[in-house]
Amino acid sequence: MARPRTFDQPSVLAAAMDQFWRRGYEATSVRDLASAMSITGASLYNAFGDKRSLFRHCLDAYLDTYARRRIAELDASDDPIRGIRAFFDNLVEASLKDRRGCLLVNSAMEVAPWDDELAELIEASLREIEDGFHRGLERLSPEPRSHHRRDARATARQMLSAVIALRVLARAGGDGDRLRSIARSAVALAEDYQGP
Amino acid sequence: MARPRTFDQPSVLAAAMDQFWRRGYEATSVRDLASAMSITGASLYNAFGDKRSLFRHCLDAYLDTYARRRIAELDASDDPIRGIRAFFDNLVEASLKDRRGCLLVNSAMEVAPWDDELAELIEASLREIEDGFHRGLERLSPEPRSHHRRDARATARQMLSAVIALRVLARAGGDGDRLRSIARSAVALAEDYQGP
DNA sequence: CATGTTTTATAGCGATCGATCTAAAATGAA
DNA sequence: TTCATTTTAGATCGATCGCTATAAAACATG
Repeated sequence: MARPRTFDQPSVLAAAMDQFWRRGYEATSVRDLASAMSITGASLYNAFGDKRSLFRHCLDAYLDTYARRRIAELDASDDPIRGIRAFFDNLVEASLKDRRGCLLVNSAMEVAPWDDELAELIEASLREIEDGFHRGLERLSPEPRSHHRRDARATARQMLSAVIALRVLARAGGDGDRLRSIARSAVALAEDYQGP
Repeated sequence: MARPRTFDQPSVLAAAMDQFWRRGYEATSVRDLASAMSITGASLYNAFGDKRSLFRHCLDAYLDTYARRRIAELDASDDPIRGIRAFFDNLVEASLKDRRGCLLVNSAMEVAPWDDELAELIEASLREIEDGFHRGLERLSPEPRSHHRRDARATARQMLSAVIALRVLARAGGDGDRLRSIARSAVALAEDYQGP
Protein backbone atom coordinates (compact mmCIF):
# COMPACT_ATOMS: atom_id res chain seq x y z
CA MET A 1 0.00 0.00 0.00
CA ALA A 2 2.64 2.51 1.00
CA ARG A 3 6.16 2.89 2.20
CA PRO A 4 6.63 1.42 5.70
CA ARG A 5 8.44 3.17 8.55
CA THR A 6 12.12 2.45 8.88
CA PHE A 7 12.21 3.09 12.63
CA ASP A 8 10.81 1.15 15.57
CA GLN A 9 8.11 3.23 17.22
CA PRO A 10 8.62 2.05 20.84
CA SER A 11 12.40 2.47 20.74
CA VAL A 12 12.38 5.99 19.28
CA LEU A 13 9.67 6.89 21.78
CA ALA A 14 11.97 5.66 24.55
CA ALA A 15 14.70 7.92 23.20
CA ALA A 16 12.36 10.91 23.23
CA MET A 17 11.24 10.03 26.75
CA ASP A 18 14.84 10.04 27.89
CA GLN A 19 15.35 13.57 26.56
CA PHE A 20 12.25 14.98 28.23
CA TRP A 21 13.12 13.08 31.38
CA ARG A 22 16.62 14.47 31.63
CA ARG A 23 16.18 18.01 30.38
CA GLY A 24 12.51 18.80 30.91
CA TYR A 25 9.93 19.96 28.39
CA GLU A 26 11.01 23.53 27.67
CA ALA A 27 14.73 22.88 27.52
CA THR A 28 14.29 20.06 25.01
CA SER A 29 14.06 21.26 21.42
CA VAL A 30 12.45 19.38 18.57
CA ARG A 31 15.91 19.10 17.01
CA ASP A 32 17.25 17.55 20.22
CA LEU A 33 14.42 15.06 20.07
CA ALA A 34 14.84 14.20 16.40
CA SER A 35 18.57 13.75 16.91
CA ALA A 36 18.13 11.51 19.94
CA MET A 37 15.48 9.50 18.12
CA SER A 38 17.68 9.22 15.01
CA ILE A 39 14.87 10.38 12.78
CA THR A 40 14.24 13.63 10.93
CA GLY A 41 11.97 16.39 12.10
CA ALA A 42 9.49 15.60 9.37
CA SER A 43 9.24 11.98 10.47
CA LEU A 44 8.78 13.11 14.04
CA TYR A 45 5.87 15.36 13.18
CA ASN A 46 4.41 12.76 10.87
CA ALA A 47 4.47 9.98 13.46
CA PHE A 48 3.79 11.81 16.71
CA GLY A 49 2.26 15.18 15.90
CA ASP A 50 3.66 18.31 17.47
CA LYS A 51 6.02 18.61 20.42
CA ARG A 52 3.33 18.56 23.07
CA SER A 53 1.69 15.53 21.52
CA LEU A 54 5.01 13.69 21.51
CA PHE A 55 5.45 14.60 25.15
CA ARG A 56 2.05 13.19 25.92
CA HIS A 57 3.02 9.92 24.23
CA CYS A 58 6.21 9.84 26.30
CA LEU A 59 4.37 10.48 29.55
CA ASP A 60 1.84 7.77 28.76
CA ALA A 61 4.65 5.33 27.98
CA TYR A 62 6.45 6.31 31.17
CA LEU A 63 3.38 5.69 33.29
CA ASP A 64 2.86 2.27 31.71
CA THR A 65 6.50 1.25 31.81
CA TYR A 66 7.52 2.54 35.21
CA ALA A 67 4.83 3.88 37.52
CA ARG A 68 2.01 1.40 37.02
CA ARG A 69 4.37 -1.54 36.90
CA ARG A 70 5.72 -0.68 40.35
CA ILE A 71 2.20 -0.34 41.74
CA ALA A 72 1.26 -3.68 40.22
CA GLU A 73 4.25 -5.32 41.89
CA LEU A 74 3.11 -3.84 45.18
CA ASP A 75 -0.36 -5.29 44.71
CA ALA A 76 1.09 -8.65 43.70
CA SER A 77 3.25 -8.92 46.79
CA ASP A 78 2.03 -11.51 49.29
CA ASP A 79 3.32 -9.54 52.25
CA PRO A 80 2.44 -5.83 51.90
CA ILE A 81 5.26 -4.80 54.23
CA ARG A 82 7.76 -6.68 52.11
CA GLY A 83 6.23 -5.17 49.01
CA ILE A 84 6.49 -1.66 50.39
CA ARG A 85 10.05 -2.25 51.50
CA ALA A 86 10.95 -3.52 48.04
CA PHE A 87 9.20 -0.55 46.48
CA PHE A 88 11.28 1.97 48.42
CA ASP A 89 14.50 -0.01 48.17
CA ASN A 90 14.13 -0.09 44.41
CA LEU A 91 13.23 3.58 44.35
CA VAL A 92 16.33 4.61 46.29
CA GLU A 93 18.58 2.39 44.25
CA ALA A 94 17.17 3.70 40.98
CA SER A 95 17.27 7.31 42.19
CA LEU A 96 20.93 7.08 43.16
CA LYS A 97 21.93 5.37 39.94
CA ASP A 98 19.91 7.71 37.73
CA ARG A 99 19.63 11.36 38.72
CA ARG A 100 16.85 12.23 36.28
CA GLY A 101 14.29 11.79 39.04
CA CYS A 102 10.79 10.76 37.99
CA LEU A 103 9.20 11.97 34.76
CA LEU A 104 5.82 12.08 36.49
CA VAL A 105 7.03 14.30 39.33
CA ASN A 106 9.14 16.40 36.97
CA SER A 107 6.05 16.95 34.83
CA ALA A 108 3.92 17.77 37.86
CA MET A 109 6.28 20.68 38.44
CA GLU A 110 6.95 21.95 34.94
CA VAL A 111 3.99 20.99 32.77
CA ALA A 112 0.95 20.66 35.01
CA PRO A 113 0.68 24.38 35.92
CA TRP A 114 -0.03 25.45 32.34
CA ASP A 115 -1.59 22.38 30.72
CA ASP A 116 -4.93 21.44 32.22
CA GLU A 117 -5.26 18.18 30.33
CA LEU A 118 -1.86 16.89 31.35
CA ALA A 119 -2.47 18.19 34.87
CA GLU A 120 -5.47 15.88 35.12
CA LEU A 121 -3.43 12.92 33.90
CA ILE A 122 -0.66 13.72 36.37
CA GLU A 123 -3.06 14.16 39.27
CA ALA A 124 -4.75 10.87 38.44
CA SER A 125 -1.39 9.11 38.30
CA LEU A 126 -0.30 10.48 41.66
CA ARG A 127 -3.61 9.30 43.00
CA GLU A 128 -2.92 5.82 41.60
CA ILE A 129 0.30 5.70 43.62
CA GLU A 130 -1.43 6.91 46.76
CA ASP A 131 -4.21 4.37 46.28
CA GLY A 132 -1.66 1.62 45.74
CA PHE A 133 -0.13 2.36 49.11
CA HIS A 134 -3.60 2.59 50.60
CA ARG A 135 -4.51 -0.87 49.33
CA GLY A 136 -1.34 -2.27 50.79
CA LEU A 137 -2.09 -0.73 54.17
CA GLU A 138 -5.66 -1.94 54.15
CA ARG A 139 -4.44 -5.46 53.63
CA LEU A 140 -2.49 -5.09 56.86
CA SER A 141 -5.57 -4.39 58.97
CA PRO A 142 -8.71 -5.96 57.55
CA GLU A 143 -10.61 -4.95 60.68
CA PRO A 144 -11.07 -1.24 61.21
CA ARG A 145 -9.71 -0.16 64.58
CA SER A 146 -11.59 3.02 65.01
CA HIS A 147 -10.34 3.60 68.53
CA HIS A 148 -6.79 3.91 67.23
CA ARG A 149 -5.15 6.90 65.69
CA ARG A 150 -3.97 4.95 62.65
CA ASP A 151 -5.34 6.33 59.42
CA ALA A 152 -4.69 4.41 56.21
CA ARG A 153 -5.41 7.38 53.94
CA ALA A 154 -3.15 9.75 55.85
CA THR A 155 -0.40 7.13 55.99
CA ALA A 156 -0.68 6.46 52.28
CA ARG A 157 -0.32 10.18 51.67
CA GLN A 158 2.76 10.31 53.86
CA MET A 159 4.24 7.53 51.75
CA LEU A 160 3.36 9.40 48.57
CA SER A 161 5.12 12.42 50.09
CA ALA A 162 8.20 10.30 50.65
CA VAL A 163 8.16 9.16 47.03
CA ILE A 164 7.88 12.72 45.76
CA ALA A 165 10.57 14.04 48.09
CA LEU A 166 12.90 11.18 47.19
CA ARG A 167 12.52 11.99 43.52
CA VAL A 168 13.01 15.73 44.00
CA LEU A 169 16.06 15.31 46.20
CA ALA A 170 17.55 12.71 43.89
CA ARG A 171 17.25 15.05 40.92
CA ALA A 172 18.74 17.88 42.96
CA GLY A 173 21.75 15.74 43.80
CA GLY A 174 20.88 14.83 47.40
CA ASP A 175 23.22 12.37 49.06
CA GLY A 176 22.39 8.72 49.56
CA ASP A 177 22.19 9.04 53.33
CA ARG A 178 19.26 11.40 53.18
CA LEU A 179 17.47 9.37 50.54
CA ARG A 180 17.88 6.13 52.45
CA SER A 181 16.77 7.82 55.66
CA ILE A 182 13.56 9.05 54.05
CA ALA A 183 12.85 5.65 52.53
CA ARG A 184 13.47 3.91 55.86
CA SER A 185 11.03 6.25 57.59
CA ALA A 186 8.40 5.59 54.92
CA VAL A 187 8.71 1.85 55.43
CA ALA A 188 8.55 2.39 59.18
CA LEU A 189 5.25 4.19 58.71
CA ALA A 190 3.77 1.05 57.22
CA GLU A 191 5.27 -1.13 59.95
CA ASP A 192 3.88 1.17 62.63
CA TYR A 193 0.55 1.10 60.89
CA GLN A 194 0.54 -2.67 61.05
CA GLY A 195 0.93 -2.43 64.81
CA PRO A 196 3.52 -2.79 67.53
CA MET B 1 28.40 62.09 39.14
CA ALA B 2 26.14 60.20 36.78
CA ARG B 3 22.56 59.56 35.87
CA PRO B 4 20.74 57.72 38.63
CA ARG B 5 18.49 54.70 38.13
CA THR B 6 14.83 55.44 37.63
CA PHE B 7 13.68 52.08 39.01
CA ASP B 8 13.71 50.62 42.49
CA GLN B 9 16.05 47.64 42.53
CA PRO B 10 14.21 45.51 45.13
CA SER B 11 10.81 45.98 43.52
CA VAL B 12 11.91 45.12 39.98
CA LEU B 13 13.78 42.15 41.38
CA ALA B 14 10.55 41.02 43.02
CA ALA B 15 8.82 41.27 39.64
CA ALA B 16 11.52 39.13 38.03
CA MET B 17 11.28 36.63 40.88
CA ASP B 18 7.56 36.32 40.26
CA GLN B 19 8.14 35.43 36.62
CA PHE B 20 10.74 32.76 37.35
CA TRP B 21 8.57 31.49 40.16
CA ARG B 22 5.48 31.06 38.03
CA ARG B 23 6.93 29.94 34.73
CA GLY B 24 10.31 28.47 35.57
CA TYR B 25 13.73 29.38 34.20
CA GLU B 26 13.58 28.09 30.63
CA ALA B 27 10.05 29.20 29.87
CA THR B 28 10.77 32.77 31.00
CA SER B 29 12.35 34.91 28.31
CA VAL B 30 14.44 38.00 28.91
CA ARG B 31 11.69 39.98 27.20
CA ASP B 32 9.11 38.55 29.61
CA LEU B 33 11.34 39.62 32.46
CA ALA B 34 11.99 43.13 31.17
CA SER B 35 8.28 43.61 30.55
CA ALA B 36 7.30 42.39 34.01
CA MET B 37 10.00 44.55 35.58
CA SER B 38 8.92 47.57 33.51
CA ILE B 39 12.45 48.24 32.37
CA THR B 40 14.20 47.74 29.05
CA GLY B 41 16.41 44.82 28.19
CA ALA B 42 19.48 47.04 28.24
CA SER B 43 18.70 48.22 31.77
CA LEU B 44 18.19 44.62 32.82
CA TYR B 45 21.57 43.53 31.55
CA ASN B 46 23.23 46.63 32.93
CA ALA B 47 21.83 46.17 36.44
CA PHE B 48 21.76 42.40 36.85
CA GLY B 49 24.02 40.86 34.24
CA ASP B 50 22.77 38.03 32.06
CA LYS B 51 19.68 35.89 32.54
CA ARG B 52 21.33 33.36 34.79
CA SER B 53 22.81 36.06 36.98
CA LEU B 54 19.41 37.67 37.35
CA PHE B 55 17.98 34.31 38.30
CA ARG B 56 20.67 33.94 40.94
CA HIS B 57 19.72 37.34 42.38
CA CYS B 58 16.07 36.25 42.45
CA LEU B 59 16.86 32.98 44.17
CA ASP B 60 18.99 34.76 46.77
CA ALA B 61 16.21 37.24 47.40
CA TYR B 62 13.68 34.44 47.66
CA LEU B 63 15.75 32.57 50.23
CA ASP B 64 16.13 35.71 52.32
CA THR B 65 12.54 36.84 52.01
CA TYR B 66 10.72 33.56 52.37
CA ALA B 67 12.72 30.48 53.34
CA ARG B 68 15.09 31.84 55.98
CA ARG B 69 12.43 34.04 57.51
CA ARG B 70 10.21 31.00 58.13
CA ILE B 71 13.09 29.10 59.71
CA ALA B 72 13.89 32.08 61.91
CA GLU B 73 10.29 32.20 63.09
CA LEU B 74 10.53 28.53 63.95
CA ASP B 75 13.65 29.14 66.00
CA ALA B 76 12.06 32.14 67.69
CA SER B 77 9.00 30.19 68.77
CA ASP B 78 8.88 29.50 72.50
CA ASP B 79 7.06 26.21 72.01
CA PRO B 80 8.63 24.21 69.15
CA ILE B 81 5.43 22.22 68.60
CA ARG B 82 3.47 25.42 68.22
CA GLY B 83 6.16 26.77 65.94
CA ILE B 84 6.08 23.68 63.76
CA ARG B 85 2.31 23.75 63.63
CA ALA B 86 2.36 27.40 62.62
CA PHE B 87 5.00 26.63 59.99
CA PHE B 88 2.88 23.99 58.30
CA ASP B 89 -0.36 25.88 58.71
CA ASN B 90 1.17 28.87 56.98
CA LEU B 91 2.67 26.65 54.32
CA VAL B 92 -0.67 25.02 53.48
CA GLU B 93 -2.49 28.34 53.49
CA ALA B 94 0.11 29.95 51.23
CA SER B 95 0.25 26.90 48.93
CA LEU B 96 -3.51 26.89 48.43
CA LYS B 97 -3.69 30.61 47.81
CA ASP B 98 -0.70 30.68 45.48
CA ARG B 99 -0.14 27.74 43.16
CA ARG B 100 3.39 28.71 42.13
CA GLY B 101 4.81 26.33 44.71
CA CYS B 102 8.22 27.16 46.14
CA LEU B 103 10.95 28.76 44.04
CA LEU B 104 13.56 26.74 45.92
CA VAL B 105 11.89 23.40 45.19
CA ASN B 106 11.07 24.44 41.64
CA SER B 107 14.73 25.30 41.12
CA ALA B 108 15.87 22.05 42.70
CA MET B 109 14.00 20.31 39.91
CA GLU B 110 14.73 22.48 36.90
CA VAL B 111 18.00 24.26 37.53
CA ALA B 112 20.04 22.14 39.93
CA PRO B 113 20.70 19.30 37.47
CA TRP B 114 22.46 21.67 35.04
CA ASP B 115 24.10 24.26 37.24
CA ASP B 116 26.58 22.97 39.81
CA GLU B 117 26.93 26.31 41.56
CA LEU B 118 23.19 26.80 42.00
CA ALA B 119 22.86 23.13 42.93
CA GLU B 120 25.17 23.76 45.88
CA LEU B 121 23.14 26.77 46.97
CA ILE B 122 19.91 24.81 46.67
CA GLU B 123 21.29 21.82 48.56
CA ALA B 124 22.55 24.09 51.33
CA SER B 125 19.15 25.79 51.57
CA LEU B 126 17.31 22.50 51.82
CA ARG B 127 19.76 21.54 54.52
CA GLU B 128 18.95 24.78 56.36
CA ILE B 129 15.29 23.79 56.43
CA GLU B 130 16.09 20.29 57.61
CA ASP B 131 18.40 21.67 60.30
CA GLY B 132 15.73 24.12 61.40
CA PHE B 133 13.33 21.25 62.02
CA HIS B 134 16.13 19.34 63.72
CA ARG B 135 16.81 22.20 66.13
CA GLY B 136 13.12 22.37 66.97
CA LEU B 137 12.99 18.66 67.69
CA GLU B 138 16.12 18.77 69.82
CA ARG B 139 14.55 21.44 71.96
CA LEU B 140 11.74 18.98 72.67
CA SER B 141 14.03 16.37 74.19
CA PRO B 142 17.13 17.87 75.77
CA GLU B 143 18.00 14.47 77.19
CA PRO B 144 18.85 11.78 74.67
CA ARG B 145 16.65 8.76 75.10
CA SER B 146 18.82 6.22 73.44
CA HIS B 147 16.59 3.31 74.32
CA HIS B 148 13.81 4.77 72.18
CA ARG B 149 13.43 4.53 68.45
CA ARG B 150 12.96 8.27 68.06
CA ASP B 151 15.55 9.83 65.76
CA ALA B 152 15.64 13.62 65.46
CA ARG B 153 17.56 13.60 62.17
CA ALA B 154 15.24 11.09 60.52
CA THR B 155 12.18 12.95 61.79
CA ALA B 156 13.53 16.27 60.52
CA ARG B 157 14.05 14.66 57.13
CA GLN B 158 10.47 13.39 57.16
CA MET B 159 9.32 16.91 57.82
CA LEU B 160 11.47 18.22 54.99
CA SER B 161 9.87 15.57 52.78
CA ALA B 162 6.45 16.87 53.76
CA VAL B 163 7.47 20.42 52.84
CA ILE B 164 8.76 19.32 49.45
CA ALA B 165 5.73 17.17 48.70
CA LEU B 166 3.35 19.94 49.78
CA ARG B 167 5.03 22.34 47.38
CA VAL B 168 5.07 19.88 44.50
CA LEU B 169 1.44 18.89 44.96
CA ALA B 170 0.36 22.50 45.38
CA ARG B 171 2.02 23.45 42.09
CA ALA B 172 0.45 20.44 40.38
CA GLY B 173 -2.99 21.54 41.58
CA GLY B 174 -3.52 19.04 44.38
CA ASP B 175 -6.66 19.53 46.44
CA GLY B 176 -6.67 21.09 49.89
CA ASP B 177 -7.65 17.86 51.60
CA ARG B 178 -4.48 16.11 50.60
CA LEU B 179 -2.28 19.08 51.45
CA ARG B 180 -3.84 19.51 54.88
CA SER B 181 -3.56 15.78 55.51
CA ILE B 182 0.16 15.80 54.76
CA ALA B 183 0.71 18.85 56.94
CA ARG B 184 -1.22 17.29 59.81
CA SER B 185 0.89 14.14 59.60
CA ALA B 186 4.07 16.20 59.63
CA VAL B 187 2.99 18.01 62.78
CA ALA B 188 2.01 14.68 64.31
CA LEU B 189 5.56 13.46 63.70
CA ALA B 190 6.87 16.21 65.93
CA GLU B 191 4.22 15.53 68.56
CA ASP B 192 5.04 11.83 68.55
CA TYR B 193 8.69 12.68 68.79
CA GLN B 194 7.99 14.73 71.90
CA GLY B 195 6.46 11.67 73.48
CA PRO B 196 3.08 10.19 74.36
C1' DC C 1 26.97 76.25 32.41
C1' DA C 2 30.17 72.79 30.79
C1' DT C 3 32.00 68.24 31.48
C1' DG C 4 32.15 63.44 32.52
C1' DT C 5 29.64 59.35 33.61
C1' DT C 6 25.92 56.32 33.77
C1' DT C 7 21.27 54.95 32.38
C1' DT C 8 18.00 54.95 29.19
C1' DA C 9 15.55 53.65 24.66
C1' DT C 10 15.76 51.64 20.18
C1' DA C 11 17.27 48.72 16.83
C1' DG C 12 19.21 44.79 15.55
C1' DC C 13 22.86 41.01 15.88
C1' DG C 14 23.41 35.77 14.86
C1' DA C 15 21.36 31.69 16.54
C1' DT C 16 17.74 28.79 17.41
C1' DC C 17 12.86 27.97 18.15
C1' DG C 18 8.53 24.98 16.57
C1' DA C 19 6.70 23.77 12.49
C1' DT C 20 6.14 22.99 7.41
C1' DC C 21 7.05 22.61 2.34
C1' DT C 22 8.97 20.20 -1.62
C1' DA C 23 10.42 16.42 -3.79
C1' DA C 24 12.81 12.07 -3.99
C1' DA C 25 12.67 7.22 -2.22
C1' DA C 26 10.18 3.10 -1.06
C1' DT C 27 6.60 0.15 -0.76
C1' DG C 28 1.84 -2.76 -1.74
C1' DA C 29 -2.01 -3.17 -4.86
C1' DA C 30 -3.79 -3.44 -9.49
C1' DT D 1 5.14 -2.68 -14.37
C1' DT D 2 2.33 1.07 -13.20
C1' DC D 3 0.11 3.65 -9.90
C1' DA D 4 -1.34 5.44 -5.49
C1' DT D 5 0.27 6.29 -1.01
C1' DT D 6 3.32 7.08 2.64
C1' DT D 7 7.81 8.10 4.56
C1' DT D 8 11.92 9.98 3.99
C1' DA D 9 15.56 13.90 3.64
C1' DG D 10 16.73 18.66 3.36
C1' DA D 11 15.76 23.32 3.06
C1' DT D 12 13.45 26.89 4.99
C1' DC D 13 9.49 29.51 7.01
C1' DG D 14 8.41 33.53 10.35
C1' DA D 15 8.97 34.18 15.20
C1' DT D 16 11.52 34.39 19.06
C1' DC D 17 15.73 33.47 21.67
C1' DG D 18 19.73 35.74 24.67
C1' DC D 19 22.35 39.51 24.16
C1' DT D 20 24.67 43.90 22.57
C1' DA D 21 25.96 48.19 19.82
C1' DT D 22 24.63 52.91 19.44
C1' DA D 23 23.37 57.20 20.80
C1' DA D 24 20.27 60.33 23.18
C1' DA D 25 18.80 61.61 27.95
C1' DA D 26 19.70 62.66 32.80
C1' DC D 27 22.18 63.52 36.51
C1' DA D 28 26.64 65.12 39.98
C1' DT D 29 30.57 67.67 39.93
C1' DG D 30 33.97 71.58 38.72
